[in-house]
Amino acid sequence: MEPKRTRARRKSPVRGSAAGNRRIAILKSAASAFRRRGYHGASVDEIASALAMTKGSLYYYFRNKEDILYACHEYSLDFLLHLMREVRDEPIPADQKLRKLILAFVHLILDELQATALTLDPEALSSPLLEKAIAKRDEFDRGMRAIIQEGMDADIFAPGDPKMIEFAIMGAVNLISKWFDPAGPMTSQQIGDAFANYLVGQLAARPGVAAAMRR
Amino acid sequence: MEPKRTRARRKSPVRGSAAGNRRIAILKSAASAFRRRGYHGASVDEIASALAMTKGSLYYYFRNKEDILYACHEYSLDFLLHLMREVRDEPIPADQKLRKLILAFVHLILDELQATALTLDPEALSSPLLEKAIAKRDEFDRGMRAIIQEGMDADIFAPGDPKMIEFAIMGAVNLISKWFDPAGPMTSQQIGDAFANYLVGQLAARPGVAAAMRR
DNA sequence: CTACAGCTTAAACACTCGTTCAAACTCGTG
DNA sequence: CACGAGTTTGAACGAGTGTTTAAGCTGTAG
Repeated sequence: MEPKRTRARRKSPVRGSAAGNRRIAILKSAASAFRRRGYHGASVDEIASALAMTKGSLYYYFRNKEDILYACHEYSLDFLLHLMREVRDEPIPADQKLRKLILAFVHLILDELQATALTLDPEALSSPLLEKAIAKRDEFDRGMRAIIQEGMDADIFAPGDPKMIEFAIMGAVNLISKWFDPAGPMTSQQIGDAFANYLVGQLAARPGVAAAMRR
Repeated sequence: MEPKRTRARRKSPVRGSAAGNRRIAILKSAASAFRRRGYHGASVDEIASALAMTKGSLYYYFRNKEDILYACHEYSLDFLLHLMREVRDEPIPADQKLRKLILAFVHLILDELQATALTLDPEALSSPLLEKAIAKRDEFDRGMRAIIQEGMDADIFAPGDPKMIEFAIMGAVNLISKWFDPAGPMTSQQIGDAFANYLVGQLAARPGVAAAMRR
């Protein structure tokens, strides 16, 4: 009795792009709610209502609330990792690599999923998912530090502790989502530029190098 | 009947320093829990248990959970505002003012209350308290921007948007609490120095000024 | 039209957690 | 010792919310 649990439990409905879009729409609504109220503060009902659905429907697309949170992280981390792998080996100086990554990060936060690896309470994830998310974030962290180190070795960045500098950059960018107001005077492009200018442009404090010829 | 509600509802027990300490101890425990799990994710029971109390006791010191959160914000914001007022008019160059404030901020986050204005979900506060917290944070923000502007006017900082730079600095420092590990290799002092060096030292990008003669 | 897969719904359940409160405890003072 | 203010407790409650489920809807293929 009982027909063997339908084998694969029902594959997540990513078949037609329609269903995929629905999943993405849920992710965006969830990310927005998580950002505003925090993971525990945002209710599943809230996420669904913003899409004119009932909360029950969400369970057709995701196993549970935690699964939604993980999907948010995976979405943005995969985006960043993809870019990181691309940029890392390009034949351009380290400051330009850093700049590209920061711009993309700001864009991701403001225009795409309003999600970040740090802001969206990853600590709410439990064991198997948490490790996966941390592993991805670690890979990104390592890439960032390698680029910073590369810039220091090439003498286009002032010496310092790459780990601390990376934390500072990630912190600055991650928290943009906390104060950004889409109705405000600045576009995401302008914010990205301003942050990149400050965070990497000024890293080149060595006299006569790079910093001068921007824009 | 009913004796007029004891006049002032029972003043918060700050009388003896013992009671005051208890309040502070609760704040520290709460700040730690809020930082780890978020405001909604941390339970009142959790905050009490860390102090070997029962959750009922907390209601002798605070009206409710939100009141505890507000006290956390007030504590750290008052600390920062006090320092800001002191530093603002000192006869030292802007970069040293900025440096002082950043160092104190890092110290506050790592050694004192593990609380910050941005990280500890201020949005969980409701109307009357939220406005008070925002007003204090705004005053601090304005002070920071004034100092940055001052440095630009004096030509010891490269030109830029003070608002964006201030957001970047606050974001970088605020998020320290998310990754800091007391058992890690760096002391809070070293972290503060590294952040100050990067965040303000690098602001001075004009050739031949300031940047050279640090340390 | 009929059948059926895909999708949505409403209601119900189980559980956690913030808050209240009357009773109990502690300890310095008279 | 007895009193009482200050402090703590444990139990109880009620509201909110994540999750399940069986039934219902919709549109497309036969």
